[in-house]
Amino acid sequence: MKKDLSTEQKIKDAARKVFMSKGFSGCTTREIAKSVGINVALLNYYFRSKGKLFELILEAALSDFIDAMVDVFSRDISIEDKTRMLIEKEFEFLRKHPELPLFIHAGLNQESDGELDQSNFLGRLHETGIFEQCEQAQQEGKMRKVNMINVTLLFMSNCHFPIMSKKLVCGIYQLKDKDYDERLTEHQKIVTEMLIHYLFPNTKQHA
Amino acid sequence: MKKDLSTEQKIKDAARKVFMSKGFSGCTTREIAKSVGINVALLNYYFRSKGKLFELILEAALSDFIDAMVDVFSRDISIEDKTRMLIEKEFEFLRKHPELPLFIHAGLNQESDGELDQSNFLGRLHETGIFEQCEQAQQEGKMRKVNMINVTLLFMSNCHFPIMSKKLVCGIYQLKDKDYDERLTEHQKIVTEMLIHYLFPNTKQHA
DNA sequence: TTCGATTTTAAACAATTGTTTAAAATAAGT
DNA sequence: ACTTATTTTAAACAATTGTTTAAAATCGAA
Repeated sequence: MKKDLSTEQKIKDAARKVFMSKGFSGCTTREIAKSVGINVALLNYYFRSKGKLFELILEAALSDFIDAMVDVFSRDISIEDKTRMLIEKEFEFLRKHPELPLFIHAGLNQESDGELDQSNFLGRLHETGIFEQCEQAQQEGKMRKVNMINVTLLFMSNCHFPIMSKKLVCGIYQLKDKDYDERLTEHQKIVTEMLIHYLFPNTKQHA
Repeated sequence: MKKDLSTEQKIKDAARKVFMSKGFSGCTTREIAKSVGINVALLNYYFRSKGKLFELILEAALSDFIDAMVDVFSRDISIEDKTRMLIEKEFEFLRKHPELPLFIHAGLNQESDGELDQSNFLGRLHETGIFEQCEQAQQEGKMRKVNMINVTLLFMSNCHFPIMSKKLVCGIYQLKDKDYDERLTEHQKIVTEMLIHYLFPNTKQHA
C-alpha cells in the first residue's frame, strides 16, 4: 500500500499522527520513532529536537487551513458564493481531519512565544483580494457591515467548534458517535443558512 | 489577603491553575506542590494520584459551565430572554476564565475513557424544564424548529470558540491582545443578534 | 502531660524522558 | 575496489517523572 517515502517524510507523517492525538507533551520521541520503525536518534538527526519537529507539524497544520481559505477566496465568484463554498469545504475537510482544530489551538497555547505568521498567512489571504471584495460588497449594501475579524470569528466558530466538541457534547447528551455525525450533517445546513442570512440579509435563501 | 484555606483546598486551587495553563501532561506534580508550598507526597496523600486530581479539576470545570446554564434556565422568563441572558452570562464568565473552554476540550480528549456524566449533567439540565419550554415555543411557532443538540452547538460555538481562538486569530491578523478584546465586545453583540434572529425569526430585535 | 491519630516531610524508588556519542551499516563517487 | 559521505543504530547520558516508604512534626482528646 504505502509508497516507499523518504525517512524524513515518514517521520513527519508519524509525528503528525501522534502529536495530533496526544499533543506535544502527551507523547514521547520514542513513541514516534517506534511508530515509524526507526531508532530514536534519527529524530534528532533529521530534526534537531522534539520541539522543532512539533513546530514544523503545527505550522503545516495551520497552513492546511489557510490553503483551503485561499483556494476558495481566489475564485471568481460572488462573496456570498465564497461563503457558502468555504463552509462546505471546511466541513468536508474537517470531517476527514477532526483532530486538527483542537490540535492547533492546544498547540498554539503550549508554545511560549507567539511566533506565528512567519508563513505570512495574512499576506496570502490579502493576495486573494477577499478583503477588497468584502469592502465593496459592504459599500454596495449587499453584505452586512461587519469587521473582517468578526466575520472570521463567525465562520471559524461555527465550522470548527462543532467538530472539536464532539466528546463534550456526546458526553453531556449521552450520544453515540453515529448520532453526533448525523447532527453534524444537519448542523452544516443550519450554519450555512444562519451565516448567509446574517451576512447577506437581502438574499433569498437557496433550496 | 488569602484566607487560610485547608491544605486540600489549596492544592485544588493550585492544581486548577497549573492544569489550566499547561494541561495534564504539560506539568508535573512537583510544579503543583511547589506552587502551594508543600511537599510532593502530600499530593498523593490527599488525592491518590496526579490523574485522580486532574479528573477532579476537570469535572469541576465542567460543572461550572453546567451551573451557569442551569442558573439561567431555571428562571421564570421567556425562552428568548433566556437565550439573551445565557449569551451575556457566558461571555462575562469566559472573559474572567478564558482558559476554561480549551482546558475542557483538551482534557476530555486526553482521558481514555469517556466516563462523563457521572455528575448527571443532562439530568440537571432536564430539571430546569428548558427542553419542554423549547418544545412548546417551537410548537407555538415562536421558535425555529431546531434540534436541541444543534441549539446547544450554536450557542457553544459562538460563545466559547471566540474565547479559545484568541492566540490563533491574533497570530493570523497580527492583533494585539487589547485589540482582540475590543473585537470580542463587538462580537458578543453580533452573536446575540445573529442567534436571536435565527432562532426567533418573528421577534423584533431589541436596541 | 501523654498517647494516638492525623498531617507533613525528606529521601529514595524504579521508570521514563530528550538528547548525545561513537560506532556500524549503507550509499555514492571515483 | 576503495574512499568518502550519508544514513542508521545501539548504548549511554543526566535529568526528571509519578509514586512510595518510613520517619518526623503537629494536633486532639484523655
